[in-house]
Amino acid sequence: MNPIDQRIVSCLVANARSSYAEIGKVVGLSAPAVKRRVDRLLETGVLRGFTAVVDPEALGWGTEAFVEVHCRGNVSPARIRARLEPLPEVVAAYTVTGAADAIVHLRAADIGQLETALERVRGLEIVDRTVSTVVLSRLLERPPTPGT
Amino acid sequence: MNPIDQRIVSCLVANARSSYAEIGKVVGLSAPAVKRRVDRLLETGVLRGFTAVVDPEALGWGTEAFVEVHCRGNVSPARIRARLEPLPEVVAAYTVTGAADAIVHLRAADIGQLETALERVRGLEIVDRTVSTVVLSRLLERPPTPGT
DNA sequence: CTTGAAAGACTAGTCGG
DNA sequence: CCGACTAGTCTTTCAAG
Repeated sequence: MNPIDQRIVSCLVANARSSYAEIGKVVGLSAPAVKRRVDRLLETGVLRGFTAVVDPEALGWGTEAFVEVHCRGNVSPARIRARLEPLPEVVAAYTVTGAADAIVHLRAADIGQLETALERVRGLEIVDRTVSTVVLSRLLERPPTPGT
Repeated sequence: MNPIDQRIVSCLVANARSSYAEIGKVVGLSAPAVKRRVDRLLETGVLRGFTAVVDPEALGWGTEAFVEVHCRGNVSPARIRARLEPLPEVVAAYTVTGAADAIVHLRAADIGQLETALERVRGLEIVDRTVSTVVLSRLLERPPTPGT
């Protein structure tokens, strides 16, 4: 993982469909050299994969919320993960410091579907209570800006 | 935006570097037909682009936090966005319901850098006070699962 | 890492339902 | 309007230097 790898990763974050030759022109390498490095970055797990960025609004997933989850007693992170993973509305989940045990990021089509998802979260046997915060507008959302 | 488009988007979310021919085999279209639909999805904004998914740990961005931002008086979302946008540690930001005006998602190399970023957020003239929640572990993080 | 070559993919143009 | 087909060009990918 040297500076050249970092620049390759930056290129791919900016556009995952750019060709190896294009990346090579930016970083000063030939296309096969770039490919070998990308393959290695995928094998070592630095690059997890390539995905399309979709507009949630356009797909009818315009409503989201952050939910603080407070668990009953002591529950391991692995168990929380196992219970949340089957819910498709769960976009992300984190264990955190503070009063709550976890923060869950939910995304749904509308308020109604969000409520349904929330009820499913609240219905999990490990969950004691939840505190929800509904998102009014997405101000900012950007790729994890690597390398800089 | 019909069921075929949704399946194409699903394919690209799963792997943004798959070829049009591969996608075509899945959805039952020829490669040029798939390309035309992808071009249209890009033009209409349903697809915003293609990006690489990087492991934040591997790049030395292992520490993150969610920060509730409470503003002084009434501040427009646009102004909040304008102040947060220059900070590279800000991965995402949302205006929300509840007591806080916004939730800011920060990502940094370590606790020290996170503290520096937090101080920069707290130093903004629009910010009254903040409530931070540090992430202990990422339980789950997945693409927005379109189409389903 | 680079070069070179063969296989395959991209994409514009054209035609048919 | 949307999809299939074809042909030229570019990309990928392997091997050898």
